[in-house]
Amino acid sequence: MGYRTEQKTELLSYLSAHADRAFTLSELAEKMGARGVGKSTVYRQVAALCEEGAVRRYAKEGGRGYTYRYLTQEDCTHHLHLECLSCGRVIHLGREQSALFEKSLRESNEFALDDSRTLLYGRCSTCQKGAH
Amino acid sequence: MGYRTEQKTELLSYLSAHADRAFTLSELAEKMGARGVGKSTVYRQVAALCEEGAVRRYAKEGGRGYTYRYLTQEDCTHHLHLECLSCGRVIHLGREQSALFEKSLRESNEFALDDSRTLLYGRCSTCQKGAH
DNA sequence: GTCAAAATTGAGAATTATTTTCATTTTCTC
DNA sequence: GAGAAAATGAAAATAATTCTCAATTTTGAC
Repeated sequence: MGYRTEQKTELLSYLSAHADRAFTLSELAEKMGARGVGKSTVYRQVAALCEEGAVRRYAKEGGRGYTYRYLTQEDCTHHLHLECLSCGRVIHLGREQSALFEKSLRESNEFALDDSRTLLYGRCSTCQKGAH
Repeated sequence: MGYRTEQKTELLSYLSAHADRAFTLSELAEKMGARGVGKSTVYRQVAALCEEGAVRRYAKEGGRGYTYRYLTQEDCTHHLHLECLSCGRVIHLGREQSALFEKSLRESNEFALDDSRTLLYGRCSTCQKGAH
């Protein structure tokens, strides 16, 4: 359970280079196909990375059709993420601020927020200025 | 563009009676099938209701597979929603509190939160006590 | 009521993302 | 190297959703 293969290396390298955006598996599979990594492998490896916590699965918003988004995690625990609906960029919210949100929800509704499952949607500063 | 039909009436009545939970279209289509409303009609009508704002589409979290969740809207503007990952119940967050969150994100990250697109995931008080 | 136009319906076909299958290839250990 | 375990990928299988189009229903005018 853990052989080093060209395909995994290629995949990890790609993910690490694109950690600032969420992606769908079909997008990624297509990109990786051009680099000699098969579709099944992409789906399987990303699923495994999710288990390990190296990649996180989020529900997709906006757009049509179905599919999840995945986001490479580089020390992404204990804080929330914002995703811009226009450009797709992911912004990491500060830990203190995330904790405040969590605390607020706990006190008001006895609700235990799961920051690893939650993604906040909106528009980033750049896209608010643009004509989107 | 707006003929009254039995199927629409049946659908609206069902949605109104189940406004406290998010649903997937395939679930709903199955339920409505038993009540004499075809699959195509369910998909089409819910899409229309989304346009009108009577139903809101959310990204699904948890579980496997793909598909969105939909939530019947009964005065659901200007506030955020919490969905329990265990029981699926949707909790409406107060307006003031929602506004505080939005303000906080705007000030810290110049991020314009879209509360109609965002769903916060976690565990409700009941499910925290249970053995989930 | 009757009619025609416009909208709606639903059965089934088509799409599309994802998952599974399984024969083949690769990696690791000794 | 040899053999066992793991990984790969092409193609088939699934499953949710969307599309197609002939048949039906609704509405408004008469």
